[in-house]
Amino acid sequence: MTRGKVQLKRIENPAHRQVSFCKRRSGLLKKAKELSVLCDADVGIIVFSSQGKLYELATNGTMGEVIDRYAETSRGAQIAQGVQKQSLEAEEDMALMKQKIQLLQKGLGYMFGGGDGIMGLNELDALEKHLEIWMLNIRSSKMQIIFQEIQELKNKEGILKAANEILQVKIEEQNLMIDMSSVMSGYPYQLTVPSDKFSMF
Amino acid sequence: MTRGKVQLKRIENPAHRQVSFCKRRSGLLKKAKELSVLCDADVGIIVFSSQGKLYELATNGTMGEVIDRYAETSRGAQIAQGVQKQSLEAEEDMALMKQKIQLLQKGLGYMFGGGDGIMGLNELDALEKHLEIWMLNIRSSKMQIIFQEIQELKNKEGILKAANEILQVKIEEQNLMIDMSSVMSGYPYQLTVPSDKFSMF
DNA sequence: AGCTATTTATAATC
DNA sequence: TGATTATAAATAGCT
Repeated sequence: MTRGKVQLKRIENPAHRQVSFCKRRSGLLKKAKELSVLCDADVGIIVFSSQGKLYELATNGTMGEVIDRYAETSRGAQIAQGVQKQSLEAEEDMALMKQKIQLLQKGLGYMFGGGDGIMGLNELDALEKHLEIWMLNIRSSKMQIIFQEIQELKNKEGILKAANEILQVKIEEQNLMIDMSSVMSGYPYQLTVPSDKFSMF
Repeated sequence: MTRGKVQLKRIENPAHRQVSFCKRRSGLLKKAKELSVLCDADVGIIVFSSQGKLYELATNGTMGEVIDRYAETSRGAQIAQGVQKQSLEAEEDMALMKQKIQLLQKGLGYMFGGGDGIMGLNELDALEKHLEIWMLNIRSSKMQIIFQEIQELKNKEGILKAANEILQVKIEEQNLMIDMSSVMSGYPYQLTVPSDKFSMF
């Protein structure tokens, strides 16, 4: 645009690129504001730098409102792309995240296994905590199963203890009757708990 | 901007405004494309004319992708919001995991920031194993406790089942004796299992 | 829609 | 960083 026509290709020199990004970004946002005011339009701009930093502009209201309006207007039928996200995009996201996780795992392995240890203590600490949480999440299903098993066993134990109490009571009753030398046939109570109640394995 | 400075206020003449909107809109989108190409940025633009007509540009991928990324990067969970309320938990979990990943990535980036960051496959493989071992060590104690508890419960269950069997045998013996009308005092066997053997809780 | 006279935007340079 | 400047681009007012 000045001092030499500009080539429509990525600026290779990172410093130059950064400077241009700064200038052009502010120019773009300025133009957007002008468009909005002069022509009574509603503009939303989202910019991600090559480093992933976010810059945004919503000339009227918030970006959220712009996005909502966009979602309505654009694909009124395809309501809520967000809702679709649960099915399709969510899976893609999960796959991507898993890939990222794998990469991180490898990187961390490198870090802890023999890295040069450039990281500060605090950073390592934070990383370790997050990794721990992540691991917890990963094996939550296993833990759930284990705890379920424990609960089951506890329940079985309760049943057995109750059965034992009943049996002991019955025996005491019988002992008492035996001591009293009163012999009875056709004893009215069932003395044993049905064995099928204990077939747990 | 030309043939007279422009006033930064709404153009009242509707025809003029419409023309300016057209020109400036295309200019804005052009600038956005240039910014994207020259500076390796990712730009999304949404424009609503005063009549409500939608114009959009996504320099990389689709507008939906830009919006999703925006939602993730900014506190976007809030923004994707209006469109969807269900599966909020899952989304939050995803967001949290992504945050964690970002942190880990940041840490790794810091760590490898100076170097070339290229790890050989064999290297990565070996180091991944180190990480795995590390993780196993971290949670071994918890697992040990859990399995201990399970084993204990199983042992208790075995004891109780055995006690039950004994008790039932004794009762049958007693019933048999009762039926035979042979009354005996000073019964030779202890019929009940000491109750302290079952005080497990 | 084209066409210019200008204003703006901005790459290179300091 | 920030300011300057020489130029390329954008565009308001006309046709």
